[in-house]
Amino acid sequence: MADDNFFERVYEVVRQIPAGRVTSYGAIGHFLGSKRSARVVGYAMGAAGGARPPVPAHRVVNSQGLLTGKFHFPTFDLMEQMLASEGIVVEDNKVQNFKTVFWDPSIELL
DNA sequence: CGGGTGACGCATA
DNA sequence: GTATGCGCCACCC
Repeated sequence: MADDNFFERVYEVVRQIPAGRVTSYGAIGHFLGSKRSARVVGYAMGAAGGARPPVPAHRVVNSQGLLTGKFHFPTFDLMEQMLASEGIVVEDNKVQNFKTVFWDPSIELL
C-alpha cells in the first residue's frame, strides 16, 4: 500500500520521468540519498508490478543504458517497444544516445 | 533477531 | 574495452 517506504519513494521518482527520457538505478538511489543502493532501487522496481498507479519501469535502466530488466516484463520486447514509442532509440538491448535521453532526478526534479 | 536475495555500481586485473 | 569480484541497502522468510 501507500507506505512511506523506500519503494514508494522510488516509484514517485520514476513516475516523474518525462516521456522520451530515461534514468538509471544509481541516479535514483543517489537522489534518495543512498547512491550505493542501486540494488534497492532495482528491488523496488521488482515490486513496481504491484504498485498503483503502475510505474514506467521501462524508463529505468542501468548506468550503461542497458535494459537489464527487460526480461522481467510480461514480454521481453515490451520494454524496448515502449521506449521506441517514446522516441528512444534502443539497439541490442541498450539505449542509444543514453547520455542525451538521460534524465537526472537530482537535477531535473529539483 | 538472523540469513538470503536482488531489474546495480564501482574497483581492479 | 572486456572480464571478474566485492560491496550496499532494503525487503522477505
